[in-house]
Amino acid sequence: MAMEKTFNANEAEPRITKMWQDAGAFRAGANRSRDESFTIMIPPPNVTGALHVGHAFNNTLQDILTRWHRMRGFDTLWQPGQDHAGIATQMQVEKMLAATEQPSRTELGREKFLEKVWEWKGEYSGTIVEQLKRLGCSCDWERNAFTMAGAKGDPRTGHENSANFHDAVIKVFVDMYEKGLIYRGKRLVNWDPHFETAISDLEVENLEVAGNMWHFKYPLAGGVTYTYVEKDEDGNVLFEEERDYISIATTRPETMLGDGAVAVHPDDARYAQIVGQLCEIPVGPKEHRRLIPIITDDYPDPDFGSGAVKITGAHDFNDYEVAKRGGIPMYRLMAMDGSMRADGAPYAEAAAIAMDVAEGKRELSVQEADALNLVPDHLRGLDRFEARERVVEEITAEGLAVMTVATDPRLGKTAVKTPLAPEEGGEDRAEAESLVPLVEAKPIMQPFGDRSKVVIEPMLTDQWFVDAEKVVGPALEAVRSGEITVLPESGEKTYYHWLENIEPWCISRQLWWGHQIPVWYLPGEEDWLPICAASEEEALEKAKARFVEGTSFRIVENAQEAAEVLADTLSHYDTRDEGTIRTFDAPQVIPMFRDADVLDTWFSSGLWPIGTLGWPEETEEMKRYFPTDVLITGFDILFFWVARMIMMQKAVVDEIPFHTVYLHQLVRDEKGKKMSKTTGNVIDPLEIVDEFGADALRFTNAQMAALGGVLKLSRQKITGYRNFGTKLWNAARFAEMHGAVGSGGALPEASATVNTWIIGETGRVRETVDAALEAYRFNDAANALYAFVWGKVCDWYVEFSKPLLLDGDAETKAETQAVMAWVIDQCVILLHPIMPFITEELWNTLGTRDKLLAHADWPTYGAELVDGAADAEMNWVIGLIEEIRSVRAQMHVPAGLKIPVVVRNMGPEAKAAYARNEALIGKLARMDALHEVGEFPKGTAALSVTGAEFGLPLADIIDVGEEKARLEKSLGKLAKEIGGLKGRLSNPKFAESAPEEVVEETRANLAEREEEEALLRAALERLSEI
RNA sequence: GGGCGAUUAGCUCAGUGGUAGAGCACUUCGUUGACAUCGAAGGGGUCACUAGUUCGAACCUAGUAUCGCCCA
Repeated sequence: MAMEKTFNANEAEPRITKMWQDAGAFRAGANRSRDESFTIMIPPPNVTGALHVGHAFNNTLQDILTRWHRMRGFDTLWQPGQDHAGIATQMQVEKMLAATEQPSRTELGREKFLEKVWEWKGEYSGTIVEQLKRLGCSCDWERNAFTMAGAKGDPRTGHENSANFHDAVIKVFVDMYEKGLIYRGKRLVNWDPHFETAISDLEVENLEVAGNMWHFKYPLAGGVTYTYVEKDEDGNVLFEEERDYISIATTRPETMLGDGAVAVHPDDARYAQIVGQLCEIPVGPKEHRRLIPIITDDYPDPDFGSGAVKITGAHDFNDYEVAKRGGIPMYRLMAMDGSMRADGAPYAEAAAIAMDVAEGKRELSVQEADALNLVPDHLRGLDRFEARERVVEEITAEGLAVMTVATDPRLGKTAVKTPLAPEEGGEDRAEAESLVPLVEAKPIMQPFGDRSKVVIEPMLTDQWFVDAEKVVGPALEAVRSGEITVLPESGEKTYYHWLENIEPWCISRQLWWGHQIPVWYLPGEEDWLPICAASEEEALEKAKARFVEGTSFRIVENAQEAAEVLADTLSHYDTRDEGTIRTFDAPQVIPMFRDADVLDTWFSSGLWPIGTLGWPEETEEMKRYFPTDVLITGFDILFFWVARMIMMQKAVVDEIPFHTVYLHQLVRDEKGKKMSKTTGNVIDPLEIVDEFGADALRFTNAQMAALGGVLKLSRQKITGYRNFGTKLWNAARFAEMHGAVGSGGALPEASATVNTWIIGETGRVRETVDAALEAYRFNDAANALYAFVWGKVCDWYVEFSKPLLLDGDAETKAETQAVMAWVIDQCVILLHPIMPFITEELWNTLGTRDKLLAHADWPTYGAELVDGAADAEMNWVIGLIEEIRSVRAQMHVPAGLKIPVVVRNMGPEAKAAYARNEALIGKLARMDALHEVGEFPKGTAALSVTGAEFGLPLADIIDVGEEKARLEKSLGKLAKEIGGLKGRLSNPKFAESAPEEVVEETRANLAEREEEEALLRAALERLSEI
């Protein structure tokens, strides 16, 4: 039965997928024939995710490597799985609850809500798995893992065989806690006021927005004045005035309420005389105005603004560092939802305490400072942006805004246009210029939550941290020593840069969906006492050890309940001596409650390599597949995931998680723009698969995967590679039509030059492809195969084979059938890792096979198959055909017309080569006969071919002018080349210092060019005779 | 401001010191026995600029310009 004209991807892909699946073709170790293992861990997509072009790209590369190794007989595992994606999933489920009019998260409570999340996970986590299968990904799907597998309530849908990831995560937390690598502390974090949780830097988008910079006067305490002097570089005084204030600029005036100091650069001469004095925050009730010290720090840039910076340690990352260095108290102003705090003592009381601190009369612990609410009573409870407006109004009303002329260009749009001067035709201005507050209109960078879209607030909160500095060393060393290679190399530099400046890693999140932190709290001497343990039972054991025998414990929900229980217990104490506890008469009931927070998703995905393989159990998989081999992922998560995986694997099992990291860029649209829904330039990979087939998308992905390259995806490119698949399909179809099928895989014997030649070309391309894949140059592998299949096999070999298959003797025909069958098989095998579907289909269409193509043996032959003589001969034949075609086209010989060719001075080699390939040349060049002549007839167009003088006798149709032009153009090009070659050879230093083979090559080249030149020159002379 | 990178044909990009390449687009021709999702032929480049190193530079070095990305 004749094959269809094209490959029907829509019909075949699901069928082939099923065939692979039924055969268990992708199971770990399938087709294993050697000891070495090859392991790739999929970067786990979010469980909420749907396949986008980035996944498609990333997973194509992983699949290419996986299939390539599997075909080579490695013990191969591509481990799939999904990430539980704390905040994203919680948000999705909350949305779903709202949309279906179910009770909200808070109404449900933690336990019920988590049930809903598990249900939701069961329903939707399969989406991305199915989508990856459509791409052809050869993961061991039976091992599909999940980063929350084994956690409380896990019904095990969609990750039935996953290792117990939860236990692994908890064990690591406990171990790291016990080693002192994890601690709890109050630090500044990115706070999302919408979700009311800390979020990672990765989840913050910094966007430039139109903003304002306000300038305010902070009056010096006690009416002190100083001479403010500005000088230029040479020390000339530019400006001088007497001031009783220091000028401060801010983009967030509401944070002034929490200022702890004003800082200036130690070298800033303008303020040197007032350093150490106090100044007043110009906001809040006049009678309780707070004073803060003027300090020095390297952070303020003397050239920026006034050079003086207000320090609000609890609400700005830079200020936080300054405050820590200078021992400046950090006053938190906002509640967790981003509103101004409404808790605590009245403002007057709080401000009085803060005053004492500023005057050095007392010190506050971090907790005490945090407890202080310095928001004036009338601003409490306001939204932060509303509070900003009020603060600005109040300061301005009091006359403490820095003023400027209304025409100041810094005011932006609100600036009044400068009127034209009278001499330029403007009207005379009688009135004095009015002054307005200086509010600069300028673009500012503002942090937004990538999911909530609200402005992120740096917030001082209690969080858990990994002491990254303590675990970073081995991770740096692993890359420095070359144990881990990062591709492209520039990634290594970025890696060092980040790790060398590493910050503590905040791993707690105020969410419900995630691994709950395994820490329980007991009443302690000053604060709650943390007990870290793998389970409640263990925590109780540990707790018991701290109390007298017979103490009973009660697990409660939270700190508040615990406090109540404690109060109740205390009421039973027998107290004497003014309430001091002296003896315990009654048995104690000690409350204990678990930390409500969950771990950052990156903490668990940091354990992905070992967690999926069953660690901490000593599993067979750990032994066989760990450390893994390659990690392929986006550049953007180098720090958030890659670096942390290296740190954690080193910290936990003291091994590298993989030896190679392949980083790639973001996949963009054809113009290089980021794809986004708002721009409307999103390409849906599944639509592409529907329209062009998975293979076309995959080939495009491979083809654009230049190391470090920008990834620009366009439908046009995909169309081109879909066409490539069709081309391969039709070459196979041709082979099938002519009985060139049924290769058993053995290298066929060949005597015809064409056959010898194509076998050699196949050997070459196999070496090229392997070398390319070895070096992760997917684009080189794809391009080499494209050039081979289309440019060599289809363009030449199939054409050459036609006369042999159709008109050749039986022996030649049989040989050609065998060689062609083999060559097409090789194309299909070599292309399989990139284009698995069409090749698997061809493999099964063209013959009856022992194994799936997915398990076919990857060839090991190489350039030793190249026969130098055959190679030279075929190149000569191709050159001759191209010359004849070129001259024909340029001389406007009708395409269908067969014409004679004349030749003189034919050397023996050319003679033999011509004789052996006469049929092919005649057919492909559309010539009817070759005539050996003594002299070319008039009007013969010369060909530049070595070994003989060929010509096309075109007296009747030749256009002398055109032919002259053609020859002259060729001669011009030749002259340039010859000039260059001669120049080099005549330079004695060239012969001295260049390698011999280069000199030799240059000589040979020159000789050839000169031969051509002579031919064309002679032809030109003949032409002028006409 | 700091770090990393880019600049090669109309477009998108390969190209690690030895004759400047590919795909697409463009022009002309083609119902040639697998393929029009095709075939044949052709045009098109001061390899951003300047200076160096070298027998020889798109490639190495320094600087300049422009454009990206990341971090502040």
